[in-house]
Amino acid sequence: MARANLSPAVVVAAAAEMADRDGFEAVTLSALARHFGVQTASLYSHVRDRAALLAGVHELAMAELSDRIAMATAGRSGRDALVALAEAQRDYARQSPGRWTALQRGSAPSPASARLVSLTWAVLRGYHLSDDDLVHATRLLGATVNGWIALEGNGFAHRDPSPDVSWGRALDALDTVFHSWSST
Amino acid sequence: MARANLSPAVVVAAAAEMADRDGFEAVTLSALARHFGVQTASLYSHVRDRAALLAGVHELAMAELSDRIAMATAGRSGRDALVALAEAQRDYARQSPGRWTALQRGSAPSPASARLVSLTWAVLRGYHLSDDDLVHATRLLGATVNGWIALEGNGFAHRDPSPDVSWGRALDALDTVFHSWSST
DNA sequence: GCCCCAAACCTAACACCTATAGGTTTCCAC
DNA sequence: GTGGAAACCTATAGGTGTTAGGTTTGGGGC
Repeated sequence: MARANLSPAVVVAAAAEMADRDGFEAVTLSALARHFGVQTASLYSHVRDRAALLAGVHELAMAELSDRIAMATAGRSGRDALVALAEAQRDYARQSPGRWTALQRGSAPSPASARLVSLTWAVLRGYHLSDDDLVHATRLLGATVNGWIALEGNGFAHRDPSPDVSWGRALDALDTVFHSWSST
Repeated sequence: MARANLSPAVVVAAAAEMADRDGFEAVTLSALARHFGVQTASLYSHVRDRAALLAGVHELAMAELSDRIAMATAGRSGRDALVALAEAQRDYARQSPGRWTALQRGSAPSPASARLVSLTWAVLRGYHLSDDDLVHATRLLGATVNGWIALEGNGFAHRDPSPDVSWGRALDALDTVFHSWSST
């Protein structure tokens, strides 16, 4: 029984790849075991249980996403930063649908999720919001972007105008709202 | 073997109740069979497979929700109608979390989902939007409300200001945006 | 190289799930 | 009472997650 040289990180990474390739629901301990050529029970040396595996995928995805957002928003402010933040999330969801679903299904606090909140606050900094309005804005922005991505994933009815245009209008709307909330 | 007097509607209704009581993931054909005191295989006389069962729950929930929204928005216009539409959905999600999850997980077109779109359009009628903007607004409203409910379900960080206040501010923002898009 | 030990693997078993095929029972119409 | 369809059951197959205990591997110390 040669060793497959597994580790928690290797198992979680493979689960994330599998989620994107085969869909979130296809990620099972059994499927991963087949992928690595070991018995299902062997994976318990590396992950406590299925929930811990999925939490690992969530954490990996959150780290990747916050990196993506940091890159996209660096050097931008105001509306440009807002658009970059939103686009980064939409792009990530499209390119990594399985990882995105893992993010939606889990909610563990992590350094990366705190980082995401900080990045959001940084983007909103350009609007000079009061402390309270900053929280309102963070919630509204998160809700709108996440809700959009979820609805879009289900496929907006295929009608004009194109969802890309609607998306642009939605972001413009958010920009306008945050400006109107500005305390300066 | 006395008959349990099952029918597709009875099975789907029990699944919906079970989803709200025990959680969406707890709804299995096995669990339903135990609930009715029959063997699991017997349920296949009434539902084609698990997916069809969950589609039934989705359809039932969509019908209930659109009824709720119709009642809540009747006789209201403008901002009041908008708030009523949004509140009806948020209330429904809170009172019937399992049903709500069934709605998020499925996307089958049905008479009730078409009705929901019509109700949304009726609510937005008060804003006198162009045809294109009506679609943009429908998408933005759906995304914001659904995204909010999803994030709230995961539990906004427990901090001031309260999520209820943020919710009110979010609806105000939507109202303002739709007014600004008005073609009259 | 040998020995020891911990970790990584396997086997066996169990409980649970979905779904099919074929058999049995119930109920209703005639 | 009879016939037939539908509702039920049994048996089975294939799949999932998990635990307990056994076996093998690899690395460190001597």
